[in-house]
Amino acid sequence: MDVATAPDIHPPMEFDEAGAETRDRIVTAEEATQLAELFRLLGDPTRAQLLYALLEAGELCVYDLTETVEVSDTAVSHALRLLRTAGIVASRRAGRMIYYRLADVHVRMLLDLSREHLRHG
Amino acid sequence: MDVATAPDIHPPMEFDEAGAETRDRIVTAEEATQLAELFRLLGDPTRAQLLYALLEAGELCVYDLTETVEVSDTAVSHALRLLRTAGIVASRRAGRMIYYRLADVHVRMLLDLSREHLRHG
DNA sequence: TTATCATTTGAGCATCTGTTCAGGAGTTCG
DNA sequence: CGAACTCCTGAACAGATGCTCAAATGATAA
Repeated sequence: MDVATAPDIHPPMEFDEAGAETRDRIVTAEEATQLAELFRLLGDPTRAQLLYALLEAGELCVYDLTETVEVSDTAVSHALRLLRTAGIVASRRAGRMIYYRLADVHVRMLLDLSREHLRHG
Repeated sequence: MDVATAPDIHPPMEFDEAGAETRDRIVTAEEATQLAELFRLLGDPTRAQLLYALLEAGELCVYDLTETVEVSDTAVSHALRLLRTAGIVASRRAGRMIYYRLADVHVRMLLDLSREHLRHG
């Protein structure tokens, strides 16, 4: 089998001392909504292409990114703003160009793992 | 139609010994679209709550799942159908009840990693 | 059989989303 | 200065999305 042993839990909504590890696994409705927001941002073809281009290249300016997708530069800019506001990508200015990169290692792992799911799942 | 405009990004197409790993990292536009479809399905508060409930409990019937969210049982059923069709969850019938579970270990890892991103990212 | 339970399906609809268009802001250089 | 370049913002609109309602299916029990 695999890593995750099936935890058949039908727990009451109480927290005893022994439930530390279990409690860490519980995701509240609010957390789930925040997680959905993260997934929603990854869940668009344009944005996904931009993110995987960044995963591959490390850092790209907007012009480079517009060449990876088939929408206008304006659409790319809108997409990048959403990703930047959500903390999924980060940017730095260099002259008139602005370079984008994936914000943190979690995002990189997420994209990487998802690609594995697609290819070997 | 044939929208396969090339992934002709910066690096030249040289594949030496170490190039195999590099090649595996390249995600085509079509793959990115498939990945976006996966993320899109996770990117809804109702569906995310259902999935994290399944991650926690292992297996739940529809009635149990309706109690984890604040929408009608009909909405839950619609949500589950999307997830089932996409291969994100699997189901088995037991009497008149139908039990749902996460389809594979990749999905579990994806949900787990995302939760870590939210809490420690 | 009929009744009831558990879940699904289809339709209708208000809301949300991603796009393009038009214009604006910031930067470099002649 | 002004022109060229890179990127961003706001508005408007077609299309997608997720919800509820009404009805239907499949399974158990009386």
